[in-house]
Amino acid sequence: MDFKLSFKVNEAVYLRDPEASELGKLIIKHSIDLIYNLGFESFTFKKLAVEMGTTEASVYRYFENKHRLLLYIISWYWKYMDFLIDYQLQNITDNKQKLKTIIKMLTHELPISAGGLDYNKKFLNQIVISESSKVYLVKEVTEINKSEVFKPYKELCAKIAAVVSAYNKKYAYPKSLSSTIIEASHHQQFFSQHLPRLTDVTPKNKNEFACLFIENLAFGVLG
Amino acid sequence: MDFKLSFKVNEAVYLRDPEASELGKLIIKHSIDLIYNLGFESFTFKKLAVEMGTTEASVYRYFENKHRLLLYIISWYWKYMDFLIDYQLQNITDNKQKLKTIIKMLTHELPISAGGLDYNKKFLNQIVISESSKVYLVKEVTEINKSEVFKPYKELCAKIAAVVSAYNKKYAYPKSLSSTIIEASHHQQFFSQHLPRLTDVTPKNKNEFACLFIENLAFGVLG
DNA sequence: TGACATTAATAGCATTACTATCATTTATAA
DNA sequence: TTATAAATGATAGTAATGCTATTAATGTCA
Repeated sequence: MDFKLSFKVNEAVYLRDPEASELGKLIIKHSIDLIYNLGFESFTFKKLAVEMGTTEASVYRYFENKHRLLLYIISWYWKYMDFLIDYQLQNITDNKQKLKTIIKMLTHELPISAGGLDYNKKFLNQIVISESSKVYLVKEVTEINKSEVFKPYKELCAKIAAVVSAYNKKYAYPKSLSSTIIEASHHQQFFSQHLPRLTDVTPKNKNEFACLFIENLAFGVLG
Repeated sequence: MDFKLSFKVNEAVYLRDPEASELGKLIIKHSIDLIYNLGFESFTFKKLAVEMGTTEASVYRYFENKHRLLLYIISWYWKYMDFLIDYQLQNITDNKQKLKTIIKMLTHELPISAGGLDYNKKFLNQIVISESSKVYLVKEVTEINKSEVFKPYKELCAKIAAVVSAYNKKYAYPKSLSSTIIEASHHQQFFSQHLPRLTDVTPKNKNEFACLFIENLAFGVLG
């Protein structure tokens, strides 16, 4: 992969497009580092500004609040994952293999060098695991949803659902299975890292565990 | 059921036991109402105090912060669910029927009148669906976990896992399946309410949807 | 060069998340 | 009953957070 990647995130997410300026790109880059290090609850625009050597007010020109910033990062990830899935499925015809590939991608770190992105992939991955559900688990979800900002997630879900349906035409819950696969991928990774008693992880299969479980789950249901 | 129910929540969760005083019980009751109405992010001890006609300082005497209060409510729910499962499984011998009963309980509102509890069951249920994952999806999870406050969740998970294993002795991931069933029950209820495109819900099966999907998932995997 | 738009810097304010102090009420036990 | 401790209430205060407004500086292209 040797080209410039960029994803148009829904304009409703930001006040000023962070991809369109140096400062904007720095905000995203440093946010990923800082949210990873502090956790989303302790992350503030003030701390971000100090870290970057800029001011709070500058950050507020790009994002209404930190929730929107997180939504931007997660949207970006969803779009990126969507792209990667297309890319990786290109030469695969077998639907079982397609689904396996998707599950592998959802349960492993992002490929290191993809399209000259200098976001920290490891951090981004952990943020997705620990923080992504916080973008929709809010009181205002219905209001936020009206501006279509969750579209990338829905599209990703629909894409996986299409593979699920192609693999098993009779299966009645392709979309719910897909959203469950995505969410369970995150949860099982989080649990196996921090609350292993909620899983069947062993010291030996720590890195592969989520992938193994989700594969078993998906093909158990789909036959 | 005609008796007084009360669950000992781990002492590390609170500063003063809210079950042990009138004010304490009022704090929990009003918190459930207020968290439901405002969402956890907008909920503050100040607002709670005003609502109850007491002071912020009084609330702080019971809980270190609002995260601990949420953890108390969710722990209480886990313990209650654990109790209800025992109660409901009493006369069931068939493991398939046991698992069905558990899934039904996880995907439906709590029974209305149980043991003279005057917490709003509908609100408590919605809080569990929307807010419960926020108790562990925090940077300090490892630190918090040391004081065993997640034990009720782990015990609930282990209890379900035992039924799973009894139903299918060869199944390799009983605990992960159980935590997935719990989490997916919440997610699918949330999604079918607020982001239906992530599910296969129909206007007709709105109330039964999560139950149907999870049942299909569980028995699909377990045979 | 000058008009105009973008970005930065400063300041400020209301709310949040606590902590401390002291007076008052209520339960308890000598 | 009285003393004594424990729980609550009232008031205040501090530092951090979340956000807005205003002005200053910088670039840009007609």
